[in-house]
Amino acid sequence: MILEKKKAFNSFAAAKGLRSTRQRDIILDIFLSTHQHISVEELYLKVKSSNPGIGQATVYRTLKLFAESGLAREILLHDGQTRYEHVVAGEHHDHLVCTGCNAIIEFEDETIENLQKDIALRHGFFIRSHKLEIYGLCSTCRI
Amino acid sequence: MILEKKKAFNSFAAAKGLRSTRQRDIILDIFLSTHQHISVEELYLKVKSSNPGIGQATVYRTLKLFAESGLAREILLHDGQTRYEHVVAGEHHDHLVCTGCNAIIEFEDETIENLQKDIALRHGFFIRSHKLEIYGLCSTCRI
DNA sequence: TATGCTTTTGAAAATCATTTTCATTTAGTC
DNA sequence: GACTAAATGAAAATGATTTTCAAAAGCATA
Ligand SMILES: [Mn+2]
Ligand SMILES: [Mn+2]
Ligand SMILES: [Zn+2]
Ligand SMILES: [Zn+2]
Repeated sequence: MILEKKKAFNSFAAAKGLRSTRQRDIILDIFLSTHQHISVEELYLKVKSSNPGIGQATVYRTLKLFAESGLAREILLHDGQTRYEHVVAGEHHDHLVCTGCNAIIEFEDETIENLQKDIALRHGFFIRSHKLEIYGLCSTCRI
Repeated sequence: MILEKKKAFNSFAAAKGLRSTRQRDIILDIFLSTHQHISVEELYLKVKSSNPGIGQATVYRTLKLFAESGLAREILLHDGQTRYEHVVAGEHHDHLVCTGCNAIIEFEDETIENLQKDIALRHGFFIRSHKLEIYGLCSTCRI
């Protein structure tokens, strides 16, 4: 599936008339090798460790492209750092965020999703995206 | 009810051992006279127009106190500006945010609230707060 | 009311994540 | 290989927020 994601991104880039660059390939490889909600700085450090030449601005720019291509989703929690997570086609989830240990637990709730659609409908509102974050303490931290 | 809110804040301040200052009184009066989701900068400008001497840092500091006291709620949307709204005792709502005109529509959904509690329970998670924001286009902007 | 101690304030500087600038390098085309 | 526009990296700029610090003000006490 990593190969498919690379292909998908390359199609997106081609359709957008973007050039294919060594930097983007490397950043994509490394992003795809990570798991869960990585911050730009964290990814930048990972990238830099194997490719010291790649600049921070390029990582910022490239992650934005990933999000635009549908490969990644931008997550803004309450710590002032933008994070990115992998998008799995056809799937969606929201987050429980532990303010004790910064753990992030993912959950899906079809009923909540549908209720949101109802609410939007009721207000004549067209949904582009939504964010549902529950902040508190995970089972470990609440002890 | 404005008087009650002032009293409530004064009790909070007293309990915290804070001194009563002209600046905080003025900022509280002006905050209570506003409606809906005001940004710190907006409130600062309002304050400055009648009280040019009051500094921005004081407005930042004071709004944080209001939130801490339970009088105000901090709202972080996706535009990089912190906003504050009035807290009505015993009430809670979430937001539909129009990315076209920046309008914010409030809604309440008891079922969604309860489902969140279920989810938390299922994960052994203790909820401190949550945010549910639906982004998209309001009925005016979608045309 | 004056004194002394401590908090609060305002202005300016600092912070920090992110974006922009711009000179240089590079990819894609001929 | 040469040309042209896009992409890059380093550094500067940005912008919201926080911190610093000297001066001002609140509050307890004499
Ligand atoms: Mn996730
Ligand atoms: Mn609201
Ligand atoms: Zn935890
Ligand atoms: Zn609108």
